[in-house]
Amino acid sequence: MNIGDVSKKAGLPPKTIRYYEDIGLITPLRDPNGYRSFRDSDMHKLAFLGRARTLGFTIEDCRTLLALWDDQDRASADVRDIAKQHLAQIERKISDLQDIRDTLSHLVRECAGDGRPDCPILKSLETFPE
Amino acid sequence: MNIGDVSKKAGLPPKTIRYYEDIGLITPLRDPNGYRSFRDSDMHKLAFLGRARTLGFTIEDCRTLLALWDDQDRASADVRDIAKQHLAQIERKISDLQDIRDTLSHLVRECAGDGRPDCPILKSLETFPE
DNA sequence: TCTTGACCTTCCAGTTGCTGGAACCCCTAT
DNA sequence: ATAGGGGTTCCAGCAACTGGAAGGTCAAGA
Repeated sequence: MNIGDVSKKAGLPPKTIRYYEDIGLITPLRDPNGYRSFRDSDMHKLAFLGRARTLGFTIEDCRTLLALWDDQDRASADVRDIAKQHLAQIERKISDLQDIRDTLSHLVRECAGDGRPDCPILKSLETFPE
Repeated sequence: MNIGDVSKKAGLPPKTIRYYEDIGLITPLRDPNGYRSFRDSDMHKLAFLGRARTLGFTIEDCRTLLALWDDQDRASADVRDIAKQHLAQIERKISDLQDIRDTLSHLVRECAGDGRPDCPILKSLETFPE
């Protein structure tokens, strides 16, 4: 399979796939003409990567997960640890964003949003909290 | 005021403040020795920037907001629009993260997390959803 | 057979918002 | 005189790609 087909199947842009090769996440074969030739196992890895990335794992997480995936003797606890750490990060991010949303929606509600120059949003941005 | 004092007051690292000057968000004066000399208005802008950035506005948003801030004739609707757009983005991000969290916490719950190699997390990462 | 167009290749640069480090100047106190 | 704690510039790098240029390859149609 050429990169175009793989790209469609995996839902990743060709550029991204080449980048993943650059940083050593996959190592597709090469045809005599220089084109990359993807095996099923490469396709598998790319699907794995695509999914892990949409779940927000970093590339380094992915590298570790791929290694564990390849390792028949891995302990599921290793994978679970990575996933749990990642989960904790996500929880933190969500609550940060919720705080921001609350502040901001409060400001938007307070703002008349008309032609008058008086704007509570800008006013509140002038000062740091606490 | 020198950069160190401003840094403390605004809660921004000196590097960040220099960077903000580089990209034209502020234009402090210079002392004869070459040191930056910050006026109250610079300090104000930096506080504004710090607050807007903690609220997750992009630098380009900040640039626009600063311009509106400087403009006595601005319409509060302009500011409100930016804030509302930003709010919508945040809402989207939150719900994306919540989806991810749900998927991931489901996976973590399913995973035995012991020494056995069988791991539902890796298994589920193999395939794309839908 | 030639050409067109869609592929593919590499490499270099840019994105966002800083951050680290090197090499150097300045000012005050001892 | 020197030690320290400021300050300055510039260059490089982070994550995870993305865009573009310049060129090689291949299958199909006139």
